[in-house]
Amino acid sequence: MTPCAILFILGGKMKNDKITLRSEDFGKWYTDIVKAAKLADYSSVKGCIIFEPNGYAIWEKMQSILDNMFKLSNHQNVYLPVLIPEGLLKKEGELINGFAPECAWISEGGQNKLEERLAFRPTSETLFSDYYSKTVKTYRDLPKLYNQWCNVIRWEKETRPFLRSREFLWQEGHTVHATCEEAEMETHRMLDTYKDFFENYLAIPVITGKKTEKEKFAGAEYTLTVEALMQNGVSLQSATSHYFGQKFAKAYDIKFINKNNEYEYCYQTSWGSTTRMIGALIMVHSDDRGLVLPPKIAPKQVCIIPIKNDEKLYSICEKINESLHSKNISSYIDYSDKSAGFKFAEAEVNGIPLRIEVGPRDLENNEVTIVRRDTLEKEVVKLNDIINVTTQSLDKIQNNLYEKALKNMKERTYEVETLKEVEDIMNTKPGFVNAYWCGNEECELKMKEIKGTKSRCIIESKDYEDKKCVVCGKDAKHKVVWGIQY
RNA sequence: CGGGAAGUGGCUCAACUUGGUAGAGCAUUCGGUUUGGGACCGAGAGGUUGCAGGUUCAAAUCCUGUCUUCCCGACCA
Repeated sequence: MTPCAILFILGGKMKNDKITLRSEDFGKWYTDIVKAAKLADYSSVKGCIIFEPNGYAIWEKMQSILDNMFKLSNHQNVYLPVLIPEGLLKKEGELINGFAPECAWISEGGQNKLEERLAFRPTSETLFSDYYSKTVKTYRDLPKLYNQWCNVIRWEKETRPFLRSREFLWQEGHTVHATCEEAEMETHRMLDTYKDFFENYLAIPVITGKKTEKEKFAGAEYTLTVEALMQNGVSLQSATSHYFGQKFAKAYDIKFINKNNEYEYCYQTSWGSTTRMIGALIMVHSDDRGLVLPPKIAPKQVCIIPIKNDEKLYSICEKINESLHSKNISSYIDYSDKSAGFKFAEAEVNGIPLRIEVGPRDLENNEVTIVRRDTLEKEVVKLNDIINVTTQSLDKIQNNLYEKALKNMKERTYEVETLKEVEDIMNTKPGFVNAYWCGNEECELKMKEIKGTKSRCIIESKDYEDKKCVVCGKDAKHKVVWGIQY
């Protein structure tokens, strides 16, 4: 790198909202990005954040894409209440055991103490099950494929914007089926939907697999998970899909008459993804200058910047803006009377994938300058070519971000045979560690003793036949991915 | 919930050790000159120091409690 380039980069750093370098303090860098890109702000209640316009717009974009995917697979949206009576919540023992420590309770209404406490939903399996028990009568009523977009509350001890807040926004799908085969298919189908969304829209490569008994959702037969790797090598559980079998059906008495005219408990699933995905987006793609967004998820894909406040430049900008809109590219013009440099920097901090600089110098030759956010590469483009170059560049950015993230994940994925190797990796350059496991919880706990290490998922693999557990050396039963828990 | 750090105009910080009634830069507002990598000049507005209590003639400063944030663990999306 030339001295000039170094000066250029230092010069581009935020003057006021200084962003900590990733290499210095990854956690601080993360919250700096959240603030600098105006995604969220803290509120007066611990762990409850204010979703600012830039952050909420990303969530809206995620919602619209996912919602469309769900509807294409015949799901319907519903909305159930935010409050759950204590008795209803406690009907299924495992679920309440799992969620009791983080439930928020309402014990008063107006001036009066309530006879029965109400929980603010931490998740809605119980409400859906109660509803299904009333509405499902015959196999002809099945399946029911419902989803709801809502908020939930979990009284977390340690909180972090988007990654772990006490209130968060999510989508929870709850389906009920006549056969276990169909329900299991649904569980896998939704996992694949999430994987598709992460890889093709968020540009985040993921691994998928089954959670261990210890890590599965309270009350599930099994939990499938989408796990992503952040730039610093920690892993983030990013979406989950659960198979319940008949557990909730039995606890909440959801019976239907099957084709043989017999009563049968039905089979259920649930699956969810949350505003945590915004956190994943930040930690996977962003850099020391601020947010970096994949074009397919960026609420605004192109920022058009007039270099001077000048009517002539404005009218060119407007023409460009209109032609981009006509091609379904979301763009906007920065009309503020800030200096050009300020506008460039702001577009960068906010993660706008592409910016088009429109200044008098370029216009003499009927040109504009187009700059990519991911690589900061500048390209001088003829006015006639703007649409083509923009379309192509957006594609390139989307692909480049995915490839970069995939490279990081590959570089940080290890095959190991001993516990010592795991420890060395986690302490030096953490990532996904593939290791064989006998299936005993003691060995899982032993592995967990290594600084922050936790099993991510069991990956489908049949090659463990002659392999040994990395912890105890006994015959392996599973291949498991381990990682550092965020 | 354990261990550590910090809360002072919107932001970053100073004043705290040695109590004497809050100051700077940036942002903001107005006027003007500017605009190709976070512009400049001039004028103005904005805080009683997270909150509560205590000590004192007097508290940003000392003491106690509490809340919030950040980092490291445990727990969890």
